[in-house]
Amino acid sequence: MAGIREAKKQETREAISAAAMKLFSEKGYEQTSMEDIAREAEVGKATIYGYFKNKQEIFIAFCDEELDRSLEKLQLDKMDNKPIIEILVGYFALDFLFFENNREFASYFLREMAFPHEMNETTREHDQRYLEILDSIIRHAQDTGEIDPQLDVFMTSIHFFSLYLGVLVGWFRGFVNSPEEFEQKLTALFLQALDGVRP
Amino acid sequence: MAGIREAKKQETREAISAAAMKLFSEKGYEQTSMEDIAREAEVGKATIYGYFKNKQEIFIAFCDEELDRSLEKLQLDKMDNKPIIEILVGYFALDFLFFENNREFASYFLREMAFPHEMNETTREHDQRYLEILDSIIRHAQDTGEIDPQLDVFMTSIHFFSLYLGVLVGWFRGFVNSPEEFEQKLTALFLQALDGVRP
DNA sequence: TTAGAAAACCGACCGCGGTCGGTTTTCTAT
DNA sequence: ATAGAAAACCGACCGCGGTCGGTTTTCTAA
Repeated sequence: MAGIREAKKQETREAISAAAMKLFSEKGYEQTSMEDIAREAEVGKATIYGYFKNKQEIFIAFCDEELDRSLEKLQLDKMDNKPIIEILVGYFALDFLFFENNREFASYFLREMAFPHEMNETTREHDQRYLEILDSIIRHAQDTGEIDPQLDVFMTSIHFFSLYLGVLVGWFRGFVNSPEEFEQKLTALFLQALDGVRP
Repeated sequence: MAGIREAKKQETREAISAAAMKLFSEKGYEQTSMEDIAREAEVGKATIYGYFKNKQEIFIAFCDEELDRSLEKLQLDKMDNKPIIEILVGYFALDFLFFENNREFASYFLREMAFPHEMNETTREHDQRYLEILDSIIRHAQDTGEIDPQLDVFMTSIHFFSLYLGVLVGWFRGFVNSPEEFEQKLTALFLQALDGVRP
């Protein structure tokens, strides 16, 4: 049982993926046609659809990988005894880095992730991954006494995540123009969230 | 100077708009083709592009109108001496109502508004309108002493707006399933924002 | 009233994403 | 070794959004 089939399958998938990324990076998402990808991958156009549901999914898969790679850097030094605000900002800054480096892609990716036409497994996994990490950060801060232990962890996660989302929206608007400004704005909002906005 | 031209122009625009809305409502956005719209409006397909830049814009125009109509209800009784949280929730609830009633449309609209591929005039106007109202609400709350007058008004507006956005995202996820739940979740987050999340 | 400019209009066409039906390659069981 | 089932593969094709070039309608000014 050599598994020629499995091997070729993997190879083809890899070829398609690689071709897509090469072309997306070179010419942008819109300017790359499925036929372009097929040609570059030396594969029939219809073959691609045996591996990916549609054009967008090829691209989402790429973003996912990149983000995973980005976020691997975190994890370990997370539970430092840094103040929560630094942990949170560091976390989101890492996420943001990818968007900053791939401006054109960011809007496609965020659109699909924030307002999916339908909830599929990929999106749900994404949610899960985000929320787990936020969850653990919030719990940790509750342990160290930085955040009220009475508060619902989920709602608090959502709170900080929403602020991140808001800054991203601002970034698209041009209200935020550099990683520094991003961190600064995010920090300001997080401080508001921590201390409240009452007098 | 009868202005036959102007009159016909207006008429045609109206016909296209009406046809589009009728069909969008009946068959959904994706299922309505430009040719369908042209036929319904008794107009050549290419004519549509003299009035709207593309399919999406026809639809955005419709959403804008609807939202305007929705928000007109507000304005007047805004400066009541209700607590700020009620004013804010009331404001966003009105906005949300449209999305709730037009679930399929909401994702298209929000995608374009939150993460536009390019900033055009329409989007900027939209931003403006939102921010002006929020701005005035926040200022009012600063006057009544509900919100710290030291705080930057813009950043505080963004804060509340972000939380609204977060709940909308949750709605798409199925974490929020009714107007009641929407108001409840939004209120919870706003309370966190007002009081802070520290112990 | 009329020439000709400008605006509005339109059907034929293009390129793209995605599918269909059929062919080739690999696996499996005898 | 081989039949035939299953999986992988593919070019031709479809429907759609959007554009092009040319035609018709309206306006303007002499």
